[in-house]
Amino acid sequence: MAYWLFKSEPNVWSWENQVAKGDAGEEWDGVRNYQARNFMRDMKVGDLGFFYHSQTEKAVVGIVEVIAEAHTDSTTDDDRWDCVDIKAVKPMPKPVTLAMCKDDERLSDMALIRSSRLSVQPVKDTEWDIVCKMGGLNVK
DNA sequence: GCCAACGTTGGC
DNA sequence: GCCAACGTTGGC
Repeated sequence: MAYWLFKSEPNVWSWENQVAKGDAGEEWDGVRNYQARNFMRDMKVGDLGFFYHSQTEKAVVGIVEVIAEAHTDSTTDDDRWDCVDIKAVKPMPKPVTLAMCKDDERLSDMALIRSSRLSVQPVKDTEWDIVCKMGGLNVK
């Protein structure tokens, strides 16, 4: 199983919006970047991801799960763009901010820090565990 | 609101 | 196929 990170501007699509969709989940649409799309094509049902609020909050605020593999993005006619469906799993007891990640040397290689503009990113197992712990979640 | 980083587009 | 111009993103 792989781990990912989904970035969203909270005033466009927030964690609260995602939670409101419940187990039915929602398309992660609107991605118009090849790298991000390719990562989504690699995703499998059951993969987990961080839900990250950019701009105002700059923090990981929750955990999501992939519930449908890549399919055509319904918001465009352009067949280059695929997206997956995700659902909210649980909120972070404590949001993990970008500043906290930057302060932790073990996370210096994270895509979140290295390529801040990428909206869908892979997360390493070790990074996943560290961020979960910082957020007050017990993993494994 | 600014600006750096970076991806995309289009002319050649 | 290169590269300049341009647009967008996101941190500050």
